Amino acid sequence: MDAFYASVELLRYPELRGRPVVVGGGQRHQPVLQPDGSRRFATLRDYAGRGVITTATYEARALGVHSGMGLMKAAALAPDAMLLPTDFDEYRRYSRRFKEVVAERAPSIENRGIDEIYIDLTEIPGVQETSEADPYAGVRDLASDIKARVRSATGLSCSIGVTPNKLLSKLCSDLEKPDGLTILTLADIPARIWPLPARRINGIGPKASARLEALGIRTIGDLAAADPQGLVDHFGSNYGAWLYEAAYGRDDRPMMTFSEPKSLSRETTFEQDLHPRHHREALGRIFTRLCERLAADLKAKQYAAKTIGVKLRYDDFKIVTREITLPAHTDDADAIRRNAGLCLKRVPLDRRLRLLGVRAGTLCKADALPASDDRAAGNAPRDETTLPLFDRPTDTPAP
DNA sequence: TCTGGGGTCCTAGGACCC
DNA sequence: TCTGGGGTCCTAGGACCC
Repeated sequence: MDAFYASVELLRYPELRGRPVVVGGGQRHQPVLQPDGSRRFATLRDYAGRGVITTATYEARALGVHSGMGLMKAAALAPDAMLLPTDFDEYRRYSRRFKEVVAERAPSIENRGIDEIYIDLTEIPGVQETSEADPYAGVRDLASDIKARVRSATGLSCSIGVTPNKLLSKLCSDLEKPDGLTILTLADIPARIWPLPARRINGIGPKASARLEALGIRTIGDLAAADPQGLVDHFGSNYGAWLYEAAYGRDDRPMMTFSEPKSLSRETTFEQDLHPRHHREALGRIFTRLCERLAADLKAKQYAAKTIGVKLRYDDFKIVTREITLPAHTDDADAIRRNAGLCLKRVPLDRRLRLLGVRAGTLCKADALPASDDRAAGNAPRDETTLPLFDRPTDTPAP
């Protein structure tokens, strides 16, 4: 989907269409209805805090702001850009809607988050049809139809890349954004893919692209021309070999139409850095709240976790994590808080904290658990919750 | 003007087991 | 006298993605 969050907001506030708009940064900046019926919006100039841009309209991007950028920094570049708070519930509704209409034409769908999917078009009737003028007439019509359905169901535009595999489709869906439709075969790779920066490949991030650059490898073509053994020497056998294959557009990953979550987490960045001793009470409240929300998430999704972990970001941005594996799965807020507390005790608490997070890992579906599993990890009745960790009532036989 | 929140996957060392 | 080979689980950190 094109500039998804911002585009959804423009459906609500059409008067902002054509203007630079960014979405991000907490709930403090709700538009206010004026006596004359118009709405008053916050601008980036008004913003103070630690938020980042989650999505910027193309008009805002033209001013140099982009997702991930701190709002304070963005305000320096585009002080008059409109600022809207994020509304994930609304974006999830639109996400569901666009995926539903795609599924009407092409049921094999792999989710890639709220605003992206892979679609397998291989088996769709008519997809192989050709015409004199266009050898890809069949698939072009199909992709156009999918775009039209998405637009009519949601009012939103999307961009599609039609290629032999997921790697190339992800790359190509970006080539003609917004509202793009790009069809590409392996034969097109030298002309259309090799001139692109290596960084455009999904899986080559800031670190890898900087290291490639240091080796004189800037474009995907440079990567394709590189010595594969040299790549393996520099990046390891796995990643090095993958880099080389990716440069030729080779990718045999299958569609994953279903997947179980591996972990759930909750984290928060404080408005001001908090010191573990000086702000002990505030941190304790935040910590408990995170554990409660995580437990609620687990219950809502009907999962239980066997590992509980914490994440801290210090004022210098260094991150530490600690985790503990439980004797049995749990979705209980008290048990999560207790075990996360044990993790915290293993972390240096000598400087201010910027972020605190709690994570539940090694998940399993709650209904797949043996009934006894509930108990041991701490989902105990109230009168047992004061027992020391991992302790059990004396009448319970040890395993 | 310091940089969100929610995820996945990979690596690597150590414990422990057969 | 100097020490196997393979497997799994646990933990911490880091790169990357949406």
